[in-house]
Amino acid sequence: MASATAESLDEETSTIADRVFGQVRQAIVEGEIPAGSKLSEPALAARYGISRGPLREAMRRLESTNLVERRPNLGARVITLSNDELLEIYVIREALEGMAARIAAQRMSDAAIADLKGLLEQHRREVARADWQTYFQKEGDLDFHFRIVQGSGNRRLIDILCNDLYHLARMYRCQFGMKSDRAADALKEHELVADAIAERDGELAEWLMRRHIRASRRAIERRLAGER
Amino acid sequence: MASATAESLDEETSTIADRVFGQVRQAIVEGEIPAGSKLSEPALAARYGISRGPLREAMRRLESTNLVERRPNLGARVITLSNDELLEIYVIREALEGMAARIAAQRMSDAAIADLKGLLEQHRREVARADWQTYFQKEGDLDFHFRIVQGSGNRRLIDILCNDLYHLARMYRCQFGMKSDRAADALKEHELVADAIAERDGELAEWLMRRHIRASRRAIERRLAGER
DNA sequence: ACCGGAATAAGTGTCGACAACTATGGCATC
DNA sequence: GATGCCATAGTTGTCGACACTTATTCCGGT
Repeated sequence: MASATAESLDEETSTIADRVFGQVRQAIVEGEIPAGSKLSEPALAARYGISRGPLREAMRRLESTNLVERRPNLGARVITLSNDELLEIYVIREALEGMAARIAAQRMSDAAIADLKGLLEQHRREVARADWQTYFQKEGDLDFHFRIVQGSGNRRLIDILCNDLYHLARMYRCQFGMKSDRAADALKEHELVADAIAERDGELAEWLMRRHIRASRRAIERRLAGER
Repeated sequence: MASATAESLDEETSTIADRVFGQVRQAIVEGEIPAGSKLSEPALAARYGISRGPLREAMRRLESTNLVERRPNLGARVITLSNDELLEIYVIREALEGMAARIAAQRMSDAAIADLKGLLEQHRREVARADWQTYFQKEGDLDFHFRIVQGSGNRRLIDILCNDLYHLARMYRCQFGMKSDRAADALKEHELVADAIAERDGELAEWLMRRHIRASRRAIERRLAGER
């Protein structure tokens, strides 16, 4: 539900390769197929009841989305997201979503902005109900970011974030259950961004969004440092 | 030569699909396969002397890099980069390369910075020799951007820019021969960015890089407006 | 002459089988 | 007992053939 991608793969797509691409991606993201595990073509083909041809096409797409690593004649493995790579993603998100917020402040419709504020209202109630675990774990966070990116109207920007980076972020959350204490802070930062967009202040919206993502990255850095 | 990608596909790669992926990509980028043309699987397979299996895998990769559009049961076509999509790419480059310049100012080695300055020195001589066509047409421009991005050390950032966006930029240049009169301006802007990086001023480097790419985008906007 | 529909052709999607390469295990040798 | 080599099994890479969908063409009807 929260994982609304640009394309709609959820239902029955016309080609098997596309459908199984989405299925394997979901299995990887949700941890059903553990990170770092080898992806045997015969095994996967049998699991999804298809031949190796379409499966290999799906693997090629997974390779392009950087969810699996493939080495010729050796096979494919699910990536193991190292700490550095995770932080790299946040750097890119800071740049890209900052720009998205700037443009969204110019281009988002009043109705979309109202919707966005409604979403934040709902999030505020959830946080107040003290079950703020849901805010992060149910990925309401990504929902917010998703709408801003959509609001930019830049198709390629939407594509990069929604089809690549967000899946990696979700994969990370499913692996290490997000027990962040940043829920309240993050919500407040979201509201600031939304306000800037509502006031059509692109410059401020970008600045706030970048600050927000940087803060998330720092929280992760702290957690990673504390774990060892 | 200027098209040094992250992976080295130029030589003989172990798998056919990877090799023909690079070949078709080059053919598309350089205009050998015209934009908007249909890509028939049997025809391409015959042209490269391979079977349709590996070819389809290559097409899947081309689809992921957004160089071809594919619709189920209908086949694949080379994308036709509309004016809007071209401008969208510059927006993303502004965000991403700005961030790259910021990080490069922190992480680039002194030797790499010296190399960068040497490259600009060479470009200055070319521009002075009045054959400044070469500066843009021979893609010295992309060379500069390429080094900055490399200097960021962010692998995913490098991947997005070098394997997706730069090929699209090159494709655009091959289609509409770049007759820009911005060569001198662009070179000066490049030098300012390099100076900021040499002084390890990340904030300034990002600001200058964004301003530079925005100026390039505006030049294209003007050209597009003047053409109709 | 124009329109609609069926037959045909072309192209995409899928499959099973063969070839090439890599990894694992056993055997002989030092 | 350890090491290097060979055989074997398993996996990946590639191919050709078949099924199904889409486009084209030709024919008959109005």
